[in-house]
Amino acid sequence: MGRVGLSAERLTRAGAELADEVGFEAVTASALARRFGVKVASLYSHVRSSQDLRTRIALFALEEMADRAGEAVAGRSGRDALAALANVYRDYAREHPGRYAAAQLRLDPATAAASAGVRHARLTRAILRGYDLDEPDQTHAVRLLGSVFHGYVSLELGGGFSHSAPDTDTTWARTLDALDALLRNWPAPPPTT
Amino acid sequence: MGRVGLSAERLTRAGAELADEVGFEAVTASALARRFGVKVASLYSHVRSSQDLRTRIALFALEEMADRAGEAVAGRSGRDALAALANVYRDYAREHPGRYAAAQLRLDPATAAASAGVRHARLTRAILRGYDLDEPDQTHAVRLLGSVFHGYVSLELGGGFSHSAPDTDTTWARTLDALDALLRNWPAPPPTT
DNA sequence: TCACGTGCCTAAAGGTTATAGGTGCAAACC
DNA sequence: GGTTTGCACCTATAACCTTTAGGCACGTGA
Repeated sequence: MGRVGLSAERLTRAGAELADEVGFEAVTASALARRFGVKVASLYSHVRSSQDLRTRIALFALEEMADRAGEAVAGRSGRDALAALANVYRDYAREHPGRYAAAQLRLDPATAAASAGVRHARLTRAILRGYDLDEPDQTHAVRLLGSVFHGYVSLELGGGFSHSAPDTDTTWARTLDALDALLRNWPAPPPTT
Repeated sequence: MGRVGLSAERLTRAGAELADEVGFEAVTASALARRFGVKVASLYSHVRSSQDLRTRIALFALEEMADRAGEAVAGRSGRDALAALANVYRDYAREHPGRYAAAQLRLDPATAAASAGVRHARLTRAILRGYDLDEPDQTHAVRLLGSVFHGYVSLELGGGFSHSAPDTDTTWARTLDALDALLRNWPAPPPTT
């Protein structure tokens, strides 16, 4: 029984592929061991637990998305940059649904702070340089953009928009238009009368 | 060994409570049986499978949310109605995180079509009566609102906005302002030059 | 009072996570 | 070249979850 050459990295990558094929929640140590033709216990030399494995896949997906996002945003600004960033998320989710799901895994604060999640936040903030927003509106806008990107992508992926009239590509385009318009014309703080 | 009085409804309700306490993914037939002081196999007289149980909880949560949403929207219009509906989702998610997570369960198309999900869609569309939108922009707007509500709530619930400067209540208020402004001033279809 | 249905039980099989401890290959050291 | 040492993967085991099959007994209706 020669060695297969397991390692945390290989397990993580294979786990990501498996997630895309069978769904993130079906990524188990057992399934992964089967895929490598290896006994389950062998995985535990490279990965501390099933949870540890899932966390590694999540971090991997976050990195991969952040890499794409960084490339997409480079050299663009305004609506162009907005659309580029947004499309990275949407395209990634459609190409790699399992990895996208993994990226939504709840991480403990310390892990999250050390993850590529912060790059995502920075990139979203960078988009806003093309618009005229000061703090704290900038933070509000970052949160709004994050919400729309994540919300739209997960609803579309979950089939929430399917089987209805205007196709989702059109809605997506109009959503980006709407966000662009909103950012160019960000409403002043409420009257508070 | 008296009878405890199990039924699909009681199991569903108890499952919903359990979800709020330990998280939706930790709702298992075993845990539920323990909670009723009953053997696991007994549940299978009332529920077809673990998946069936989870689906029932999801449908229950969708109904409960739709009930609240219907009440909240009744008699309101414009920004008022928008905020009322949005707050139903946010408050429900904070009060009942497990049920909210359950409501995100992916349902097969037939089940989804028969679920309270369609009430949610109708209510969101009703909100738009206060704004001046024709089809297909109305559908685009419905999808955008759904995305923002779901995206914001799940990011906030997942801790995505935590530990940063402006508190999330403020961002939430400003987000609703922004959506209101956007709907009142919905951008025309793109130039397409 | 008896028969019956059904609500919950025991038993059992199969899958997943996790730990403990063993075996053999290969490189390092003398 | 032989010994040592580390590591990759293994077997064994235990606990937990899901699901099915079949049994007992309690309450209800005849």
